[in-house]
Amino acid sequence: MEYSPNIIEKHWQKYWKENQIYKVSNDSTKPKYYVLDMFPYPSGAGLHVGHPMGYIATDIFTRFKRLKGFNVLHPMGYDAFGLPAEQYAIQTGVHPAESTAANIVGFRRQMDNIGFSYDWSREVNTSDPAYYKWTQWIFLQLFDHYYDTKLDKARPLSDLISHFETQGSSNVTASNSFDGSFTAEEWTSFSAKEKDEVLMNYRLVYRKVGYVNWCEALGTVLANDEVKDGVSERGGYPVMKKAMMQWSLRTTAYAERLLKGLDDVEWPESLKIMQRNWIGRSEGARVFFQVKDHPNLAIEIFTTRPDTIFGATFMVLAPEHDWVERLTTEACREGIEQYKDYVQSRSERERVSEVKKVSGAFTGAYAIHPISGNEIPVWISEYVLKDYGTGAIMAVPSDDSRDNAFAKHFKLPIIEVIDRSAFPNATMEDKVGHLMNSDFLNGKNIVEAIAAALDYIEHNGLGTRQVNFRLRDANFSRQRYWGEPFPILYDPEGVAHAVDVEDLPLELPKLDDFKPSVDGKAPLTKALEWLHPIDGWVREADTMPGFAGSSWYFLRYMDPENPEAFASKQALDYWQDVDLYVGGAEHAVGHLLYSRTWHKFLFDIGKVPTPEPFRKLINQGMIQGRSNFIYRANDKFFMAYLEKKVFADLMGDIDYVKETKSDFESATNYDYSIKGSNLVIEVTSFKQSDKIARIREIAAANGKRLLVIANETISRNINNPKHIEAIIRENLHSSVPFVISEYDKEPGQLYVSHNLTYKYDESNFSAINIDVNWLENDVLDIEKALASNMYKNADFKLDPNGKFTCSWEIEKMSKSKYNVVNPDHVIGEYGADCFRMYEMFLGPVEQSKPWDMNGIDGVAKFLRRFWSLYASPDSVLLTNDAPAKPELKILHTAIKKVTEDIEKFSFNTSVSAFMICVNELKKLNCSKREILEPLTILIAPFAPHVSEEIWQNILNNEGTVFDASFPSFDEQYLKDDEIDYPLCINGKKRAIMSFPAEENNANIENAAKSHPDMEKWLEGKSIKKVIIVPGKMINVVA
RNA sequence: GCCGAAGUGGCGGAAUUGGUAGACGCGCUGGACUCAAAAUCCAGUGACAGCAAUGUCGUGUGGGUUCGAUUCCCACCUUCGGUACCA
Repeated sequence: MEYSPNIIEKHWQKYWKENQIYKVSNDSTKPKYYVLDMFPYPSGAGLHVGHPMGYIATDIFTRFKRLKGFNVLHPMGYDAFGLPAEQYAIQTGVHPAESTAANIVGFRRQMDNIGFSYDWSREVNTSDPAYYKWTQWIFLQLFDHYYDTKLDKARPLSDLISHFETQGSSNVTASNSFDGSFTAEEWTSFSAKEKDEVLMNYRLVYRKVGYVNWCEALGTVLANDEVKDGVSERGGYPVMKKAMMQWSLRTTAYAERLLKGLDDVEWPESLKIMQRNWIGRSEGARVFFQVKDHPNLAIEIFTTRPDTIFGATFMVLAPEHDWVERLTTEACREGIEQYKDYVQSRSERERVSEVKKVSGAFTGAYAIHPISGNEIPVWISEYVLKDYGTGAIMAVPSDDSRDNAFAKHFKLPIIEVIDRSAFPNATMEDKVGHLMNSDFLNGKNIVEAIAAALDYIEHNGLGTRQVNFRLRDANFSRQRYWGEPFPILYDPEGVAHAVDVEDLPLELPKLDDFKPSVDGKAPLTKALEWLHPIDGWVREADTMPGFAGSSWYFLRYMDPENPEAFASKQALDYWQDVDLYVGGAEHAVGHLLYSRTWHKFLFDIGKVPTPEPFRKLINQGMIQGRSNFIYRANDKFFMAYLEKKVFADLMGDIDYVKETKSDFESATNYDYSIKGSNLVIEVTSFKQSDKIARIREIAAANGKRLLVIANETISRNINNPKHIEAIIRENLHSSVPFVISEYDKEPGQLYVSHNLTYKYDESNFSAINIDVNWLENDVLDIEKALASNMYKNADFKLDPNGKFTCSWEIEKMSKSKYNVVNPDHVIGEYGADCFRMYEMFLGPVEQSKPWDMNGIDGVAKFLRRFWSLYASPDSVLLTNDAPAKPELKILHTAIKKVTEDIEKFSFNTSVSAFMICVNELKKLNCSKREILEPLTILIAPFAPHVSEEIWQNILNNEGTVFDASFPSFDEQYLKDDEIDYPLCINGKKRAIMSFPAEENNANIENAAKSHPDMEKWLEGKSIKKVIIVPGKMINVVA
């Protein structure tokens, strides 16, 4: 029996499908286990070999858990709303739903090819109205709730309204953005519009002014991704910040719980740190600074260093701060306006990261220092952001590096307030030293001073203690078509009303033109009938962001078809939460924070049973591309070649002069003249006819005969420099005034291999990405290249061994770099089992690594060897003989290693363990059923197809191998009688000594000391002590 | 800039809690089988010196702790991810 992966893999994929082997029930007596992959955006490019790495790992884990007796949920679906489909629609007119559906078909086909154990009956698609109905439903719940900071949970907005009706705004404990107060009577007398405006400051989704990247020239709002260096990526047009009314998600309400919840989940510490830093909890004080000549204005700042308040010599507001307008004096207005124009052109990233660039403008206003009473100037600068803290800071140039740079640049005073003389290496931001120049704080250390300053500030009514978060409320509006429509209607007053839950889903209207409308308004404003369902009323025309649908999809998998709820209580109670979540670290603070927020909200309103969605999480690395390069010869190369290969190697008998040319002359003078002859030579492309004509005139004027050697001639004769020699010799002493060498009418470029670039100056070549699918072991298959459009006329200069070798580099896997490898191709050649195992064999799942086909033959060879234990080409080899002790040891070593490796997600080492196991069994020619049957189950999670084939057709078992149970190892087979100890002298290994496993330390020490070579190793020193680590090593210290 | 991760032979990587650095695989070299090729099998393969035994060096760089450091500590360099509208 031959091992034919392509036949058996298709066969068993069909069998699994027909017998619904991977269908998962919500009703089982087995313990549950939920394994989840971060779901993909179905891009038009399809899956490349990087995508399935995590999926293969979870598939292995899923099958392993199943073999261990769990009811395992392992679903897959599509994050199907997104910008690429919309851009494609704008370019081609193809509706995003259409292109997305087509892309999903492609993804699905590619995934099926790999043999995953997904329960496809649970597939979800965020752009399906039956799905986004529930995204909209959750949005409406958020809209109808506020966050009670005392109970620390979300509560219905109606509770808050009752409170307003009885007590007004006093005693409200809620996350809010409300600025002001009102009584119960005032509340009752408010108009609907006024009430709506107040409530917006409390809802968990609410409207506020946000800033977008506005590109006037393109007439559209751009994603940060589409902006490069302050201009649009497409077209390079200027991009400005533009204020727009936007929906926001009040993530800050959950900041504290998002932080605390991290203690309860099993995530990589680095990821928790990233989330903690992103949330950025800091304790400090809000302090009010009165403004001179503005009795009703007090600038609110937040500081984590109230101890340095005496060092505050100026204030800085964000240029967008509401009060900049009012504070600016006439004399300063022009400067402020100019500066604001400049800031509008700057991205937030640039503003924060370009720390060396100092800029700002003076408003003309002065604030009163709340303690010293000094007047300090109020400036604006881009390094203060509107959404961070209060959008205003007290600047302490002695203890903050950006304030310091600002003060130095604008020659503002600096008062040292921390004496760091006891800590000579301390930097400005280190919290060490004692206070000085600070009135009542003098002499205190920083911790004492912070406490004292806080007390003072509170007692004197200058401000209050406050906990602040770096985390900001998430912008929830997109001026796009391809996203969930908001189920919101505005009445003629502009009051936002929720669409009735019975009317969900609110479907996207059909559109033909997906471009944004005037002023960057969302494309949906063009769907007039949809937009105005009732006279005078208007729908929200923005759509939700990508993270809306992806913030709760893992819940839908539990009960994907339910029309009554996003998932039934029964399903939620059974599956609870995700036990293992695998995905890229690029989602560390985006998706993972948003889904935790949504989940906590759903927990608060009693819809999910757990406060955290993802119990354990593993970050997978990215698969990088491995690009190959060929080198295109440029004009300089042909001259270099002529000098080296023809003049130097073959024509030592003649003298030539290389005409020196300035750049200006290069087009008007020939390259070489030959001494003792009136011949001059020009090397150039025959296509440069103007240039040749000019040089011909010059040569004639100088009384010279001109020989033009076409680049194309050299290119075609690159391995035959004698041909070029012959051309020159033929013309040396003739009388023909002008000769041009023969050339092909349809010449191509000359490309040289990497090896050749060593022999010439690198400026003779440009490196070009070449399709990696045309190479094997970095050797280019010339036939494949010549068969392509791009290289059909190309000349390739081969190495002396007849090969064309390319250089390589690790880059991002992308179409433009021609380094994308499609899993289908790999599977076509090697089979899915081999592909799966090779992806795992490449390295640890958590690490990023380059895709490189060079090692896959080893895995293919392994699978053939594995198969050859069971069957030869003409017969089954299996025997029922009793296994010998060494065979059992080999098997149980593998079981132990593989089990431990799977549990810690170390699949590359388990593949190695399989290789070792098979190599050793092969050496013993072991074909015993008692060894090979457990081995089949052991390898089944990794190579499901070949295992199923062996299980059913060679081992002749009934039913799928995935209903078997995973073998367990027996320690008794693993024990060694003898242990080899390395003998080290001062930590350096010198010899190996063998001892019985149970040997005592004294005997080992004596044996070591009396080693015949000991004297030589000691080099005259005496033994100080001997360290023996039982079972590990012996170290003699001299 | 800030936050996080990674750096070990020609290449991907291994090394359990601080204990034999380079498992396993690719590639390369030599050999067997074959008319030949493919496939398969055997041996070798970190660098340097040496016929060899063996010795010296060696885990991004520089320091430190330790009997012993790829592993722990300090400083730095390079690459990758994120940086709030790519997903």
